[in-house]
Amino acid sequence: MAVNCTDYDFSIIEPYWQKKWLESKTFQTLHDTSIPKYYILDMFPYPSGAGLHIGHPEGYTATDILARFKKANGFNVLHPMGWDAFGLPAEQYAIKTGTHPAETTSKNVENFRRQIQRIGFAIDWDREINTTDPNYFKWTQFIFLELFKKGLAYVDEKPVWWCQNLKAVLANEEIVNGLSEVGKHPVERKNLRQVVLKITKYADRLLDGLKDVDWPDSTKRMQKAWIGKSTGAEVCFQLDGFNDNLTVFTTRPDTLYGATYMVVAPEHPILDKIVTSENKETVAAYQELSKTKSDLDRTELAKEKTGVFSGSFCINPINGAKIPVWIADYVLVTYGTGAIMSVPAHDERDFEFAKEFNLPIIQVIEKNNASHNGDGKTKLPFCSEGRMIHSGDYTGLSTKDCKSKIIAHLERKRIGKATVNFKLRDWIFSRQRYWGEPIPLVWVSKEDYHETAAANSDVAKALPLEPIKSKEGSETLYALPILPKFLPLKLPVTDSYQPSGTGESPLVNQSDWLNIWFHKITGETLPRSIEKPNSEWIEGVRESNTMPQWAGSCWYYLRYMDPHNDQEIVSKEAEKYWQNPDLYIGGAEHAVLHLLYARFWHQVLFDCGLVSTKEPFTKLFHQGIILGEDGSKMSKSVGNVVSPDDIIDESGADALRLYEMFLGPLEAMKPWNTSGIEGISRFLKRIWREFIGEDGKINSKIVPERELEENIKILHTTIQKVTEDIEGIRLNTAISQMMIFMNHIQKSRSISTETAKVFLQLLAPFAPHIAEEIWSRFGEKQSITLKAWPKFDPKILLSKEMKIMFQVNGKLRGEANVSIHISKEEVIELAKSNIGVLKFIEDKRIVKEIYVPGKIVNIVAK
RNA sequence: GCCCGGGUGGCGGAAUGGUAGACGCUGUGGACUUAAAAUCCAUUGUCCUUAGGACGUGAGGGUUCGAGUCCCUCCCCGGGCACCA
Repeated sequence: MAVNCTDYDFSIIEPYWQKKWLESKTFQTLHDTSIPKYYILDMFPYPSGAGLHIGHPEGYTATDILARFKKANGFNVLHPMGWDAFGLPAEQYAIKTGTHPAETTSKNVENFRRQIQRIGFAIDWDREINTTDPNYFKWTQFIFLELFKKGLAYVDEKPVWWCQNLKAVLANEEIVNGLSEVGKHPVERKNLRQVVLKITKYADRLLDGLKDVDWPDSTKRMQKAWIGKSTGAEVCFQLDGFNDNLTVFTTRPDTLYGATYMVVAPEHPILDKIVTSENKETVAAYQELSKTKSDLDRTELAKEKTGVFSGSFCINPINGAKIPVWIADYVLVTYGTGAIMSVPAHDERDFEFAKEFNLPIIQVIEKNNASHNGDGKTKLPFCSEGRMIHSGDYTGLSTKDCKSKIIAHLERKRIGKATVNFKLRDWIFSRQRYWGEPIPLVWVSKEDYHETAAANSDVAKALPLEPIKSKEGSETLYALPILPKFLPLKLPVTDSYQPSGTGESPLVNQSDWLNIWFHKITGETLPRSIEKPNSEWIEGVRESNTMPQWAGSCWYYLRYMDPHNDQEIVSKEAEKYWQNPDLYIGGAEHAVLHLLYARFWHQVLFDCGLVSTKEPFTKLFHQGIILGEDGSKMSKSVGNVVSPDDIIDESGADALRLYEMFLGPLEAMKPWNTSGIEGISRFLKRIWREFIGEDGKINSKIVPERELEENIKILHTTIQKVTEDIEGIRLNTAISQMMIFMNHIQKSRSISTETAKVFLQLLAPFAPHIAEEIWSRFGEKQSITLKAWPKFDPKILLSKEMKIMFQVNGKLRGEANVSIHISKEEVIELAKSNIGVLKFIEDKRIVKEIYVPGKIVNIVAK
């Protein structure tokens, strides 16, 4: 049944069909695994209080078009939606107003769902997920326990942003221009206790896996750079007068003869030992200085090299040279060994430093084609490949050969070895926040831990090989897991979300929740406020940190496959059938973190046997940002934000969908233009008028007769173009083609019912409401989305004639319609007799005649 | 600084090395109307007075019968990285 308006009244048509689809579960994903599957996923949104932004429906519309298209092509489509709902804003709002974040979150989710449903997406809402739902985060916690068991979690002091005035740890986004966003207070890097995940253990696999995924090159490159693998060697330098070595990492062991001094990071532990007494003061002052340097200082003042001398020396293992050990903050303690051998002749930074402090520079490489006649001198620093000089036995070798020979030599002498280093750091997984998944760990004493671990129990089986320890003041505590069967571990209900003031989570103040009795065999827990039942219960303190927002989004694509399963994260059957998303669309801003973390978890889950695929996202596409009408980024403060609700009120959801796709290529960054939507509205109204008469019934122009030949041809061209453009995600040009079709059909005196209905099918993924409405007025009882996608007939697309352009010297001078069977000689003769062409070849000698079949004739004349 | 992506009418954009500017917006003229809206028709890169022609895809070179498209140099815009040895 259709609605009964005679005009194109989207305000009646659209809600009607949205309700109908929802009620008849039109877009319910089937459980039939005999049908080929298509899983298409959007990066799920954070349901902010501001509501949907015009950028959200861009990606969602694109996936919706693909989803509807695939459904029409016989696939069992999974196109879900959910909420990444833990996170800072709800917590900040709670601190200000006392409203529980869960309340804020559910209100925002309601609003987001309402707004998304107004756009008419083909989403199976029975599969909606929410990361803050205990039935969801139970499994987030479960996965954490798998990481724990595999020894991939540990506790360590890690630098985080700390604000002394707010007495709180801040996230990057809470810091604006080096000051806290709230109150504009100074912030500093401070080492605080953190739960960390060993993503670095997967560095090589995360790198290798990129070979197998169909992702934008730029994103692969970014991940590659982030992982930052570099191969080189570790070399031991004997410290002169000490029994210790200073080990450095270098990618250029070939330049060993050119090492003229050493540099260690200010935080390097060896300094306590090797700084000579007369240098102690200066070194200490320098260490203090670099501590207070924020990242901002480090980058902005970057090029100015600073450093101090330690007073000690190293022996270069290759030539016995005695070289000084310096301290400088251009060497990072977190990378490699925190120390380098400095080769100023062949490294830009070392060169600058050597210039600054007048240290010797020894050239050991020259350009391959360097002339020995004086003027072909190699300009220093010279950082590329070449031929070795001043390098003892290695002189004359290529840098490449020299590299492997020196490494072999060092390995033989046991003073060095080939190694690999990564830029990737372990992942700080804890947040000192309330509104996140509690980390399901309990901290107990060493004695209790060992007793627990020694038993033959479920708890003991869930432990890692090496205990996870945490230093708490003078005491070292050991981590026990909350067993999966006791999950979810929910947040305690409270009305205080204020930071603890100590840099710990607000949860440290929830003593009832925090302090527990832990049963060392069964893993059960009881609040410590009750009396200890018996000796099998041990004293425990819950981990008070919560998980970062990334946690919930690391595996949500798996949950959609089987969202109500309370036994497993996803059933084996569902996982085997759905595998992973066939297409994943989301912003390029997640190119590194989300996509890297999710890949890491997926690889761990693969190792656990919980998923069968090696990579979570085989095909990835980034939609571009939609800018404000002024060409700048949409923001509240600029006041150029466009709300989808307003557009739908004025022009309808179909117009919004079409216009967002018509704006330009999906991947491009493009400005919004409110007047541009007029063209789309006209297009929709024109469709309505062509298809629906003034009485609201199918237009009398549409007749159940054989189609006119010229209409058949444009129809098949359109089927082909739209089909291929959807497959290639070129949705803007697909819409152009549909407009061309309508412009043509409008001039035709009649249209066959068949043509009209096929066009509606092509339109349906883009503008589903109007298509469904007109479809039903044709008397169709079933949804248009259930109708098989039309096929084009290549035979119809073949013409008897073709248009050939005539050029003289590459310039267009004429054209002609010719038979497709015309010979080269005939067409060239035709060209030469063309009036336009004739004028330009008359007094000239023809040098060359080119015919590109079906396209062009070019006469070259002098 | 390094690594990417991009630069086409007044605007958004379209063009497997072969008709540059599809499609849409805007503007202009016209039809319908008492009038307006809506709709429809024509026109809309620049220059030359027109027929017709010249020029034209950030700038300059090059390859080619032919370049928006390929190569080199440079300029501008956007994104990423930021002393990673």
